[in-house]
Amino acid sequence: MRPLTHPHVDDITVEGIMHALSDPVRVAIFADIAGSACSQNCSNYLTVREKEIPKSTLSQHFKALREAGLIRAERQGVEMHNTSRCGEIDTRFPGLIAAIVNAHKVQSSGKKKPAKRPKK
Amino acid sequence: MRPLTHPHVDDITVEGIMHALSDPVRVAIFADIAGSACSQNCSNYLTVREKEIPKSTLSQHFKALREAGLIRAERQGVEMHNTSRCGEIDTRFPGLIAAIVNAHKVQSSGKKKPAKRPKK
DNA sequence: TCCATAGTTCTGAATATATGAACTATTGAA
DNA sequence: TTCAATAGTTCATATATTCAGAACTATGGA
Repeated sequence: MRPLTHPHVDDITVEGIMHALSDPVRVAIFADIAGSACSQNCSNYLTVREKEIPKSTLSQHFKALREAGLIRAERQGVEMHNTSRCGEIDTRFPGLIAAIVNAHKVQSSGKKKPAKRPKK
Repeated sequence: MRPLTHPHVDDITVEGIMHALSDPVRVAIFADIAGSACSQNCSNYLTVREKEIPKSTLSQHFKALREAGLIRAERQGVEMHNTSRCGEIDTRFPGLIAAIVNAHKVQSSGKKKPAKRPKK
């Protein structure tokens, strides 16, 4: 098992970030890790595992987020500890992550379809 | 040739936008169409065609941008007229497009490696 | 009507993604 | 130590997406 790779902040690309966040599952994972206001929260697989995603697939998703430079993973005992790299990314691409996470929130909060137009 | 499809603004998704803009060519096309400050500029294939991308591939890229809701295409005589849908998208996801286009600018302007730090 | 231009659609090859099965690393007991 | 449990990675391969050449379509002249 080779050690986890994390790109240097200067090697993080917009395309890489976009690609990593173009998958609903990864956006959900990342939004969860990044938390509100993009603070450095930690997370584990629990929230997403409930959605019946195979662990090999999840592992790949985490790898994608890691290699895009969006999260940092460190082994803590038997499990993984993931933190967002929002701070670093923000120095290079100011406001980008915040805008994406916010847009994701807007979208998921608007999901419940408005029961037949609430008639003014 | 079926008529071009454009999603309703309410059907535009963050994932769709992310995916469409996860490709360097499409980001370039879109940045070109959206122009500075995300104004409603038009564009044609010229700028990108120079980069020797086959027209079938370009057509697919434009289709991807269209179906993600990022641009609107209208036939004008023999050629296509593309405009950005920034305004519409901004009502749903405020600041998102601006942040992405800006990040793209930051990245492309930072490509020329800074000649050994300009010393203060 | 015929041609040129600008783009779309079709099709097969190349590439990427998803997932079950097998493997690795760490911890904690026996 | 050795063994088992937990958490995750890697491998192999089935499936899906993307790329690009060839053929096709729509429009506007000559």
